[in-house]
Amino acid sequence: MPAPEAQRSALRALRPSAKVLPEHARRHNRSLVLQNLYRGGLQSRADLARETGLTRVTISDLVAELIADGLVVETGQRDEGRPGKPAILLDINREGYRIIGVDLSDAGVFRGAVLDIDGQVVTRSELATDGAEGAEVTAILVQLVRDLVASVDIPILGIGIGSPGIVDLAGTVLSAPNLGWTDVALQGILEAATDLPVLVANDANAAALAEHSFGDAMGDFMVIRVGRGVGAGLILGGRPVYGSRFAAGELGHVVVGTDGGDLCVCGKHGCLETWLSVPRLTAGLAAASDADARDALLRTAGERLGIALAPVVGALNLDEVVISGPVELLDGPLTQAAIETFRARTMAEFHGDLTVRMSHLGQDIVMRGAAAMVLSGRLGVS
Amino acid sequence: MPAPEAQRSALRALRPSAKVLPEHARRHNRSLVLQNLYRGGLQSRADLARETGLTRVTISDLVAELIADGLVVETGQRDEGRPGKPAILLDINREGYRIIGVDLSDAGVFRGAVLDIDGQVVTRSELATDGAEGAEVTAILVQLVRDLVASVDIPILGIGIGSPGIVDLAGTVLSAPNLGWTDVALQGILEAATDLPVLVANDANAAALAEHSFGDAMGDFMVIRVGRGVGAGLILGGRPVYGSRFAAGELGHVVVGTDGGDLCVCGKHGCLETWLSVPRLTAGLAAASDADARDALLRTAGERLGIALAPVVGALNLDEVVISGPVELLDGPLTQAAIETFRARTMAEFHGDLTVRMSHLGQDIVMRGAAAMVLSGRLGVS
DNA sequence: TTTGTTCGTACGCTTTACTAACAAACATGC
DNA sequence: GCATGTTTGTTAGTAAAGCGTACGAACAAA
Repeated sequence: MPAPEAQRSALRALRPSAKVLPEHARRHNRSLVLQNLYRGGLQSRADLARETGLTRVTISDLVAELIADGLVVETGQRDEGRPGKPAILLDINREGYRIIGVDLSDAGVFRGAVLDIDGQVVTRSELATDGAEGAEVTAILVQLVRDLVASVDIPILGIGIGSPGIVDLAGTVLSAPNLGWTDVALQGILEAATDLPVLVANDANAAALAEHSFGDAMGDFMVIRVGRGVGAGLILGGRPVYGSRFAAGELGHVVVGTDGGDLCVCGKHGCLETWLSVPRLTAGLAAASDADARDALLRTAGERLGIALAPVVGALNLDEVVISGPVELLDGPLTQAAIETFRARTMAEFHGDLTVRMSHLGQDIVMRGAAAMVLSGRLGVS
Repeated sequence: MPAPEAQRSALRALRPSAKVLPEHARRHNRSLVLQNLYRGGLQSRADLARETGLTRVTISDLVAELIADGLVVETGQRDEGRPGKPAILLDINREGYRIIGVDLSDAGVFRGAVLDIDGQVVTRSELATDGAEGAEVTAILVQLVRDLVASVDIPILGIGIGSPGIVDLAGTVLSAPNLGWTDVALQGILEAATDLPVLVANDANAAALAEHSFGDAMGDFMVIRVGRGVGAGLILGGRPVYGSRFAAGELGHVVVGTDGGDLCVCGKHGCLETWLSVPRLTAGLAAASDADARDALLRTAGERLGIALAPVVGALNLDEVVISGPVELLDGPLTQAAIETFRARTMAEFHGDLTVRMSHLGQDIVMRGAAAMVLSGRLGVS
């Protein structure tokens, strides 16, 4: 484990804004064109020029470059009854590339998929981990990724991994207790194994990116993931928040409320996880005597989530809170109680239009977030 | 008041990253040079080239431009016993410009100052508001700013205003109940009155910028301002956080704990302000029977602050929490209790090196933050 | 057929930062 | 004292990026 001092200096090195060369501007504008095509679908060069503010000449130049790289294709003429020369429609080469996305956050299984440029799952693949840890489980991941890569016969844009635990910006898992990982340089390992670009992030951060890219969330929001533990991914102003030690969103072991609570594995009482984790909820529901008791249990969990969220939403003035996890547990009384509690504890004036809801992305949220990481990292598309 | 829909679209317009031209890169590099000179003090062109990674040629060109603009001056040769041609030392023209900073957050008085480029107060000026509201109090501010501008006989870089309430990015105070302001376009009003660049921000945000620029805080941190109310300014990754409705940091009316609490002016029970605002604390201390009771009161307030902060610090993985306000109330038992409470309620593993402390900037924090806004907005220096 | 419109491209220009080369000014070693 | 090496800052020329202008191509409408 690197000394804290080393981590700090690594962070410092990140801060001082570096020089900007014309070629960086070029890369930015290139991504801008891709972003517009990605979002807007079929557009002509002239459309792109109007949209981006760049001239038609510059757009033509950029598009030529993108076509040469195989990222953009011409898809025929627009057949409208408009005067003037008909436009040549462009689109991202959506069937020309694939993305590999992997979700390591499930208990006992690594779930991977081949996705298309739009983030839709093409094929899936799983590999059981059987409680393996450390190097052993790393080998299982390498195997899963190798199999996925081998199953695709068109170019792969990159590989995205959503891992539990703390992940730094260089793609090293600093700590993931459930997998027995400490300072595992996943990015380097997988790039060496596949010779493809690899991006690694925390699973909750990946989920937040998925909501941003493929879901309905936008602006400033937060995704709460409820599973074995509780974690959050934050996006502010369209950018992910990582935190000073890459541990942003680690909410599971924050104590909630001022009235005690169950003992947590971490030694404290009343951590958010003691109320809200899937194992605790399912155990509680199984022990409950009747429907009313089950309802009360879920409502209590939702209230605790609301209590924990209130200061965060207040401090950040969030637009939206999205909850991700088992629908049968979270949707219904739990989410409803969270909304009510939350509204009762914050200033409605500042967030009258705050929405709290379940994610629509279901089980694939982390894999699709991993794909979004690749799109963002490789194409500048988000 | 603009419709919520208008606000939303204003935000959206901000999001889509715009085109980047070479001239923008130039401006960035120009700021980079200024930033280095501002921080590092006396440096030669060759030093700047080594530091920024730009060539000596480019640096010479940029420096020539900055000297022509009067922002940089040559301050003589370096007299070291080194071989080679002696270096010509450069520095920001620290005595060539002044900044006006104004703090509107005090009760009953607007406090302004002329500051130098280093954020040191040169002269001060105050104007009582005598409980005035709306247009009347706006006129008082214009008067104060005009007087300050008239009192300076060297060029003024700009005017910074730290205002209570909600302030948008265009310098309009959307809402400031204490001053009776709703949608007051301060930036426009003051620019028209003085013909100088004006920057307006929330007082807590300004305080956070002051800590970033002139204090010891860096990286990801939060400044809690305790005064008539309670507010926070957040800086993540070196950038201020504004929130989706520019209301980030409005923590005063978040309910803390799960055990009731006093009735707040907002109608809820147990808001952070009911425990922590200066009026409440002084009233409580006056009513306390002995030293132990006073100590307990302050400790309770600190505990509540810790309870409210725990989820925020956990979610954002902050480096540092800085408290700003009356030292005699906040320093001591209150801060100590906040630290202890906070540590007891969060995961030490992720923030073993979190520091919670009083600000060293004292009463001038908002005015100096306002100056920092000008430095950042006009020179790109932060 | 003529006119007007829209699209995409060719050409030349400006801005920006780079590389290469050089003169100035100093310390050091003989 | 004088050649040598070092460091600094500048000059000259080059490559990249985007702009403005102008132009041909392709279409609709009169």
